[in-house]
Amino acid sequence: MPELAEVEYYRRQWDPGLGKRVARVELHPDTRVFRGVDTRKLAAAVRDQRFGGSWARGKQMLFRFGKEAWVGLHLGMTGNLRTEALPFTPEKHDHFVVFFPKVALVFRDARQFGRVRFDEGESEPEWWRRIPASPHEAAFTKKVMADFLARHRRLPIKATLLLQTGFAGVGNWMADEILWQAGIYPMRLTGELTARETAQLWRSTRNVCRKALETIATSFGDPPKGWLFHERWSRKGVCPKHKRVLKCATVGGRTTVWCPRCQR
DNA sequence: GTAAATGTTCGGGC
DNA sequence: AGCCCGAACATTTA
Repeated sequence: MPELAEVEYYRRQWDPGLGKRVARVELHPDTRVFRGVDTRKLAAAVRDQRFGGSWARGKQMLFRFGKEAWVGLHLGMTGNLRTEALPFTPEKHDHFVVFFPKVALVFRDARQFGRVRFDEGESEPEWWRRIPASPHEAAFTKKVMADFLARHRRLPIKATLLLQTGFAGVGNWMADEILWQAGIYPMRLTGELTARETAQLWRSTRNVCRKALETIATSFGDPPKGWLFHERWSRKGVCPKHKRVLKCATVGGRTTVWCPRCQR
């Protein structure tokens, strides 16, 4: 489920624990979400610490406990975060639960494509610092985007939009939305976009990211009326502009929906 | 029973 | 070395 705006929404779902002291941690150590992590160390480092802050960058989240415990979360395909009142008993897919005196913060992920990271140190972990600016931020300039496109000239543009090293936070539905709003055919090779299309792509990318954050990040509301979003889930969807039946195919390994009239 | 699902990561080929 | 593709990961839902 989670792309840029949904990730920001879920990050906020743990806010009720901010400033409070952790009582204990419950986790499922043998699940895939903890790959590469020493879960005993993680649980011990977080226990008794104060939940000091949280951040989101692209599809990654970072949570700080005490002075030097950092927990990173990625929601994968099916992850989500929520707060539960006590008493609370974790269910089958609640792989990571942080208990406070009155609430529990829960990370659930049925498919386990998500991931929990753990780092210790005074400053933010290295992997976090390497995440590039998301399209809604000022640092995502047209030049930054164009330079990134130039490094992936043989990829279909749809696949390029999915690369987190250049479009941090953009996922499958956002990529389709961006290309539809920009009027660009998803199979077009990245290196074949004209200067005009590149400029339009940049505008649409920023627009989709910003509007998605406005509508989804605080209330999990629907994206604006008239967006492809509302049509792309059902086979039988039509273009919001003139009702042509949408096309559907696999591009860059993912289901891709587009309007054959608007996007060539 | 089968296919598909809002995401990464790895290995192999070029 | 860098780029690109396809398979793999684990589970639920249509």
